[in-house]
Amino acid sequence: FLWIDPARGRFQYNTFRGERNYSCFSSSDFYSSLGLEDFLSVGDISGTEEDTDSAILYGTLRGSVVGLRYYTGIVNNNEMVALQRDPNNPYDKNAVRVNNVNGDQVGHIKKELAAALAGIMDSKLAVVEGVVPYGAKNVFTMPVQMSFWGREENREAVLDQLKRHGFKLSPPLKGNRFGSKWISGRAGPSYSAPVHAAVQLTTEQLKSEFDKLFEDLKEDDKTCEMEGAETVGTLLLPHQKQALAWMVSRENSNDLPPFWEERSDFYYNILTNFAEKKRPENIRGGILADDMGLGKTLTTIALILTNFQDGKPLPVERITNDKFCEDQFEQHIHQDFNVNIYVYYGSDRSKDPSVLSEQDIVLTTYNILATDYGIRGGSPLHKVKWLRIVLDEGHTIRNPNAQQTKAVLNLEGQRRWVLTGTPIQNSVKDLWSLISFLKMKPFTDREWWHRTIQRPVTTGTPGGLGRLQSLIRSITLRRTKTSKVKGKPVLELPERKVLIQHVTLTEEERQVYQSVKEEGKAAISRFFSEGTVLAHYADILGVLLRLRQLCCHPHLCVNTSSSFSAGESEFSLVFDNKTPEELRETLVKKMKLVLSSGSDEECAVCLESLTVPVITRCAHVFCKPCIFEVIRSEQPNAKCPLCRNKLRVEHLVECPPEEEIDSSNGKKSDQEWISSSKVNALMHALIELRRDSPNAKCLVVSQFTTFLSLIENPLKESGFAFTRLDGSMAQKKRVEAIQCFQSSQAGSPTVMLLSLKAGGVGLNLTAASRVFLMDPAWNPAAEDQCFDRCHRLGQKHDVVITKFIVKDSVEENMMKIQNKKRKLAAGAFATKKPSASEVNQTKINEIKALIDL
DNA sequence: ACCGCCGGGTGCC
DNA sequence: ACCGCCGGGTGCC
Repeated sequence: FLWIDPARGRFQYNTFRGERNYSCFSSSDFYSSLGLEDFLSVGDISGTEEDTDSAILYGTLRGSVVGLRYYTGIVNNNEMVALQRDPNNPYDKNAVRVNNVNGDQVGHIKKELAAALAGIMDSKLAVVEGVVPYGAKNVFTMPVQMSFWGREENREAVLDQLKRHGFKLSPPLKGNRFGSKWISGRAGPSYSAPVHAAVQLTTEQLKSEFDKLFEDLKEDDKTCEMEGAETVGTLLLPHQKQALAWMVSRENSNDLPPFWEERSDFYYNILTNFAEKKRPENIRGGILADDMGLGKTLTTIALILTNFQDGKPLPVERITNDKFCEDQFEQHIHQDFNVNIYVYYGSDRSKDPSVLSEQDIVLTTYNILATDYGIRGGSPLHKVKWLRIVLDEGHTIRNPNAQQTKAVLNLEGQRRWVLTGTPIQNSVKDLWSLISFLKMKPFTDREWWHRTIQRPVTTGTPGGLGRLQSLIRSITLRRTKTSKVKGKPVLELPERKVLIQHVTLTEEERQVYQSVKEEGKAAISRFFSEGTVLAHYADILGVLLRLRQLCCHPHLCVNTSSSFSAGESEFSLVFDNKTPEELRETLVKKMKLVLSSGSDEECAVCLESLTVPVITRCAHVFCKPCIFEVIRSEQPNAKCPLCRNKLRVEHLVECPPEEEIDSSNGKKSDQEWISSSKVNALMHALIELRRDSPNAKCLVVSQFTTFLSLIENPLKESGFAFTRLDGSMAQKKRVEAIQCFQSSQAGSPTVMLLSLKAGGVGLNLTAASRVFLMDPAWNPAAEDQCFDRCHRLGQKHDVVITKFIVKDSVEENMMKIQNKKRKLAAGAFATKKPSASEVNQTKINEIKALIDL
């Protein structure tokens, strides 16, 4: 089995000493430490993907497919076909191939028509789709009905190009004449004679429609229960037994995949009208989409142990663990099971596939998977045929252009599972990667997914949503925290309260804060007047970071502010009077600032954690493969996705192998300990809490690990027993810290210092019933996720969360933006992705709001 | 006839 | 392809 998890912390054995460890220190960490990650998550800005969602139908055209007798690909009447440019054809550089749904070539578009299409297709002015209305049995040529899709602003150009070759589009006909003419009566491609925007569902409608997918839990195949194998060693809850039964039945089932029918002597796909003799393989897996905290990981471990072969369990020795262990992989499997587990992670990972093949379970991360995918000689992970592949937090692969997604899609293994609490994050589009991973024919090819599911749903074509529903229903099990099993909620959680505790800075703190603020504000105003805001984005984030740090404790920004007031040098990259070596050093320095600010975030191209960070000359950090792809696809005039400055491969600077990035950030033992208003507020609350309920445990959460280190001082002074968990800790230490904190023994720690994004969503800290959030995150979801680490299955008490917010500061402004974001998120499903310029405008507005401009 | 017409050879891009 | 197109054979009625 291969188990892939995004949370490197979860099984991270190496430390970063002596090597680069991007999981601990990525530039996204930096953005996230600023709490502005969503600023940077600007969607598909790589520019490689046609914006298929805003495409409209220009019209249709009848043409012919020729040369049928030279090819083996066959089609049915009404079957969809793909038109593919064939620019290297020796006889005609305009050639356009016609392929059936399976990808087999059927023929070519007749040359006169191909001459007209070539330019349109190459310049991506329109997407051309085909359906063969009749004549499927023809020997030499057959007709093809083509639909032209593109953005409104390209319509004229397309019509013009066609006209110049003597073709004219027929208007997009509304059903009748068209339909009756070439769609025979059967359940056919009502989408290939598209009626654009018939009934456009509102966002709200779509969302509520979609939620209905999972309401019906009475389906038989999802309510049977099954006991886990003895070796599971933990009692499963009823809903977990249901999930186990469902997963086992999916792995062992021989049903046809959705949308396939058996007809006399062949198998028929009712969406594309494609048929073949070979039985399409069943999807031996699916999506387990239970809400966070319902025990997806535990259930999947139960599956691994219970359904090894022919429904028999994995032959391993019985384990001896009687404590109820929730969800965490290493807590669960590592200590308790006598199975071979290989953690494929760290620089000493074996590149020998046979080493991997010997294991029962191999654990790895998306980052490792993606990094290895590109290596010379191939990734060992991709050379093994796995029995089962599990994508934990599987929505990680939502972006089809990301290296991680590509690496995942190319893994081989029969049983394939996606675990995710949020299968649909923003839109139907997010689903494609998951569906494709499940190897569901014909959706592994994005064109068929788009034509048969995505477009019908987003344009509101009647029946489209129904299609999506039946697809999802057949491969997904989802229960929410409020779902019921046998009339009882699967999860009965105590209450959760969030309090805002305002903090006023002392006179002295205020002075420092104001001076840094004025200085930063002046610089940012200058960027506004120069129109270089986006070019100085990293610097602006730096200013905001300092302000946020000052709200916490004056010592936090000592290191980062060294060159801040030194004048131009930090804010503008003046190239003219710098040697290449000096320039390189400046960029490396910037990247290190970016890489060293603790916690974790994303590359703005792939929206995933950074694999191999590189910095551009305009000082933006991306994954190396991502930015290379941008440059390749936009050549020769590639522009930075964040600021639109020119990009050149030879200007990219990689992070040099590092001594130790973080060395200076720790405790300053030589520096005398002083407190701060926020620390005082925390200590006051902690001492009060200890007096009133001595056994209560609490989490003290910050995005700044240095801040956590500072807080250790007063905790010691006041005699608190505490422990600590942050992203830089070795795995062993982490497990120790967690177990120690979760223990109910007398004298066990009552306080845990926790970095906001430490651990994956699986992190279980239910011993705590109080949370003190020391600094706000810009993205409220990150906070919520953190709160859920104690407000989850196993929590016995009401949970009280206190957020410390400094009055009249950037923190208050962040709260306002948080609220806006919350409202947006509430109605965000399936809304159109904002354009790059909209995103930039939002960024600019938010910068203004944050620094009172 | 530097045409028309006939009928055989032939056939994607 | 039971087509179109090509190019050689042919030539009043």
